[in-house]
Amino acid sequence: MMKIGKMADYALVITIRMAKQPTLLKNMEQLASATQLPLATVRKLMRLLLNAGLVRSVRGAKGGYQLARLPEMISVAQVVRAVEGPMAITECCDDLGDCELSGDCEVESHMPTLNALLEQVLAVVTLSDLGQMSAGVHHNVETIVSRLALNYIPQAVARG
Amino acid sequence: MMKIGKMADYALVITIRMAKQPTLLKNMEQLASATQLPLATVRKLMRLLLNAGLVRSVRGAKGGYQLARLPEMISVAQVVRAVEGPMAITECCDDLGDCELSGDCEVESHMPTLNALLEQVLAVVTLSDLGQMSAGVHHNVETIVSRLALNYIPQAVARG
DNA sequence: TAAAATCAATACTGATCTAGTATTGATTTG
DNA sequence: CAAATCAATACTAGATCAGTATTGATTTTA
Repeated sequence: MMKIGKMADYALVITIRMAKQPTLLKNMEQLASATQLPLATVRKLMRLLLNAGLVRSVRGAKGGYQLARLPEMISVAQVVRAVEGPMAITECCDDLGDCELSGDCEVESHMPTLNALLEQVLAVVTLSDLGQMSAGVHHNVETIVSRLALNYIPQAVARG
Repeated sequence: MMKIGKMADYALVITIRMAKQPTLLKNMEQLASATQLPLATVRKLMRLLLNAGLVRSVRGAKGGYQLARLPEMISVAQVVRAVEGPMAITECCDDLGDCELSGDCEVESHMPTLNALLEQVLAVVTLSDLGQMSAGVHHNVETIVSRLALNYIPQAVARG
């Protein structure tokens, strides 16, 4: 349940790869072979990442791509949003909001809240987090939860 | 980004509706008209919810459906899982795991962690939460975050 | 016991979405 | 000017998904 599209997944693979050597300029072929993704797919994704301002490009011979910020300053939410647009777990969270039930629907007001919650979670996980997570899953989740807590229940964490 | 399928959305609409009168037995036609959903769709969903043990059914005339537990004891994660199967934000989180990159992939070990995190979030939000959320989004998110914190950083919350 | 009401299960279809591809154009370097 | 590289658009085939139709099983009630 609740999938992220393959393209967004690939975008994470690419950006995490770039995060390993943030200063290096890599062209599309290098990125494609490093990630085992089709060149055409990489092309499409780099444009989206560029438009979102997450990577910088240098044109011409010897050109290539680079992360626009440090990996710690790029969230999973930003990468996924760059590829898939604004987060909307259901139609009624979408700006277009062409759900016929509108007005009559009883969850109308609730889903956006759930949406905001999930978005917050993805917003506090960065590329460098993803690059490091591996061993104790529980420990990692704990780290992220404390960040959320810092944002939402400061008094509790300040004492902890 | 990150959508929940319409069917899962509908399942939430239905169960939240049922949660309003947990003791009442409702037949499919009543559920369909109450939620404005097509009868055939409701049929399909009720079977899934039944198989998952989230609702109880009474056959024959005067039969119908009822939540199997109190709304506070049914999480959003359970409802969505009943309709869409195990949560897997990307293919590599799936049990089938037929991602060709396996072994070579650098995010392989990270995505399941992210997956687990999001699953935890949906697991602490219940039907009665959704039924009440509405006004201050920030306040609601705060409530959920404290529950997460309770599970993962007990010492911080115990003092808060 | 027969008929009506209701849930149970399966199979089918049409539309939408999405991944993936091909092609052509623009910019920079040397 | 030629080679390398990024930029942008348009197209296609396949998969997924919502939605529908149909037939069968079970219980009540008159």
